[in-house]
Amino acid sequence: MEMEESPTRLRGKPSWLISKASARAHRLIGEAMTAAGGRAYHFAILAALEEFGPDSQVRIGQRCGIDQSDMHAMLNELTTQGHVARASDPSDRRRNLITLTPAGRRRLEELDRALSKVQDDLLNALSADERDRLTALLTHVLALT
Amino acid sequence: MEMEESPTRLRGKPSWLISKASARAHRLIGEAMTAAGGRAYHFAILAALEEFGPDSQVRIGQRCGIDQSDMHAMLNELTTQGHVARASDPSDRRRNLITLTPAGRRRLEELDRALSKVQDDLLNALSADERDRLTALLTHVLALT
DNA sequence: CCAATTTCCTTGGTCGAACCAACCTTGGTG
DNA sequence: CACCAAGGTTGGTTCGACCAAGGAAATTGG
Repeated sequence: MEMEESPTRLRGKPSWLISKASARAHRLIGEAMTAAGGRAYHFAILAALEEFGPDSQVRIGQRCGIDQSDMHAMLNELTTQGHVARASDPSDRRRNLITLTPAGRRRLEELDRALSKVQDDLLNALSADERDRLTALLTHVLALT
Repeated sequence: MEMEESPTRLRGKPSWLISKASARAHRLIGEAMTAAGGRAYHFAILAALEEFGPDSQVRIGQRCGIDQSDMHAMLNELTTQGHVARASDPSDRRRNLITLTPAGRRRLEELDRALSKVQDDLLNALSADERDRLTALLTHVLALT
């Protein structure tokens, strides 16, 4: 991982910087999540349920940017862990209504703490102000309102 | 890719924003590179050769953050394309001295143009100033000098 | 009220990037 | 000379991101 001086042309491409930063984040998250016995996707799903309430699999997936088939696998894990309940919606029997369990709510806080630590680690070279600016710029790039 | 309103907890995690931005960049680069019949790795390797001159496979890999075994495959592609020459270094016969060919130099410019366009596409929501600030912040995060 | 279409979930894949381990040849060192 | 380190090659694994087909249930339109 030692990065000898990298080519100027490369360092000048934001896409390369983003990709490298993402790789670093991915590795840190991987370590934190295996330590916690979870996944980043779990956090995303639990967060969506907490904020928006019970919902169908597709809508949760749209909110978090997770594919339907991946949602399926993630919800299998979360239900066997008891963090989420999957019941077919009586008002539309195509849907599975996913609800957050009390254990899931606690799990969310647990994963949130772990991931917040990862942010500190990832961005330890930046001041609080710079972190805010980076967050704002990336939010703008992704056009999230 | 339609992103319905995403959970606040998620949007607040820079690692998530970086990962999503990286996914977008990755897709755009994929399109641009298949159109050009190349890869992002090719660009990185050619850029390293142009800036630092002929070198061994490992050192190029260290500069670009590419694994040895991946370097092997990439150099196979680049040599059959005639963009790079691989010759065993007479002064150390363990090494392969990789050199940039004239065609490789032209190829570098070609890929640079394609990737510069990708940056424009990826960051079209940002002003030139904001792009510079984002680049500076990410460079700082990655501790590149 | 029936037919066609759409939605949601499930299943079973593919693909590429990142990474790892073992091995061989060659170079350097005690 | 014996031993270890470095460069390269080969052959893998893993994981996230994605795609396609199909079944069940709802909706729409004639």
